[in-house]
Amino acid sequence: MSNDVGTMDGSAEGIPRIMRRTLHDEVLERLRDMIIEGRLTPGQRINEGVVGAQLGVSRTPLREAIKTLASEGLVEIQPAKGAIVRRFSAFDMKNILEVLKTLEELGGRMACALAPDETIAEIRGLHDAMMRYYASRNRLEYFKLNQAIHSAIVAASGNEVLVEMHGTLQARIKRLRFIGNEGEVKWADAVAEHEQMIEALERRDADQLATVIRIHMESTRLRVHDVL
Amino acid sequence: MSNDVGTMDGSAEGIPRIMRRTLHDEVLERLRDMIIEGRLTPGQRINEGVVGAQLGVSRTPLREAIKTLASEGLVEIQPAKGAIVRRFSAFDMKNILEVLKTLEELGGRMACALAPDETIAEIRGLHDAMMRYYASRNRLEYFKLNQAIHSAIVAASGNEVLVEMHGTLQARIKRLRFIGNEGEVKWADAVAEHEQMIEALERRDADQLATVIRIHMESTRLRVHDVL
DNA sequence: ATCAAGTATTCTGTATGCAGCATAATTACA
DNA sequence: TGTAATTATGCTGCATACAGAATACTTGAT
Repeated sequence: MSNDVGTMDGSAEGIPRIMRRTLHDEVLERLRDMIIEGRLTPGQRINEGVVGAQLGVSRTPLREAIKTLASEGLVEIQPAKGAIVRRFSAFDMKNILEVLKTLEELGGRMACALAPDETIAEIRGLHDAMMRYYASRNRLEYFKLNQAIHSAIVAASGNEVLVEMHGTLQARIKRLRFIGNEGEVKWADAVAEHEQMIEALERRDADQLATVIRIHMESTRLRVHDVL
Repeated sequence: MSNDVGTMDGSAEGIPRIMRRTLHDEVLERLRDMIIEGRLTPGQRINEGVVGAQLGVSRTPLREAIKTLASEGLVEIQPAKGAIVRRFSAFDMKNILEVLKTLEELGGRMACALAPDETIAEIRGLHDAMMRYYASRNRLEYFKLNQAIHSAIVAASGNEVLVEMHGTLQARIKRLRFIGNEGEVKWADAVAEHEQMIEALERRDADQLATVIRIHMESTRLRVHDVL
């Protein structure tokens, strides 16, 4: 009565059933990637004909995906003119990071309070893997794990809504964050902060973790600031 | 360079230019209202043909609007089956209010710190108007102003991103909140809490405001809980 | 009478077509 | 030669058409 999804479908424990994927879902992911990878640059117009042809899809599912992207704040729709990839100002960045900071702080505190040891161990695993990529200066893989760790901490809170909100905001600044981490010194700083985060989490020291996250987000803002 | 919107358009100070409205925008609002007003109940399937006919619109803009609603979390899309109005469990409510609490707390603190006196006065105006509706037991208008006050406080933070996130979450529980406020006692409690909020805001007592908001959100959770 | 299989119908997902707006191109004129 | 007006092109917004899936219905057998 509460939710009939998942009651009578044949999916056993943990085994995800074959997800029927629609075109607009597929397109949505591709577009997100294109924006994050910089193949669609801020301010650039998304020509439905062109992009549709590139992806081998008609305009209909493409338009639906664009609507979703607009709702996520990654693109801006100007009626009768088209959709353009959203450009974020320094002010926007500040606002986003302010909220992101608050959300991660909440996530971190909750994770300290009620995440199972196993989950924390997994996050430590991600961190160690990330450090190996740092040692070999593999920026792309480092970056991916970096994002994954932040997401994992928030996910460890057990609050799906928090995860969702955090995810959309993180997506907005993903690209800038990637660019912003260039430079050896900045990178080293970020790594040091991450080290502290993991340690606080393992000690389940919520206040300490929150503090480190605050610092980390603030320095992220500075790292990203000159990239605009 | 930051944002070219608003630089060369012919809109004078404060005078909003004629907004071209697209059908899917219009439909989007209407659907939101239908959900909040309970004309579309949780679990109910949205038949594109039927609803499209009701609104006098073809399926295309309707589908686009539904995609946006799904992104906002008000609707769930099951491929090849259709969209259903999302049903929130008590656990969902808890999660939503947890995040909402955090966001409003942040908004409140920022508002105390940097909202102009004038803005705070306007919020006081909303509050007083709300109290008049309470005195005359006009539940609908009371409710609208209640929501408006929460939004206004967050808006007074000056953080657009915060406003946006708050808005989407608020939309999810709008209906439940409306139903939950039935009963004289609960209502009186909510009013008392609001009174304290306004006073704290006027004193720019950020800590106090945050505390009251925490309490208010917690009692909101209780008020809403039995409605499921 | 109950259940299974097969058929029919309804609805979603996607493609295409058309009208209207926005912008680019072209021409006329100073 | 520069600018204004006009035409032309391109693209978006919306509607419709079609194919495939899901559900409802019917029929037959046990």
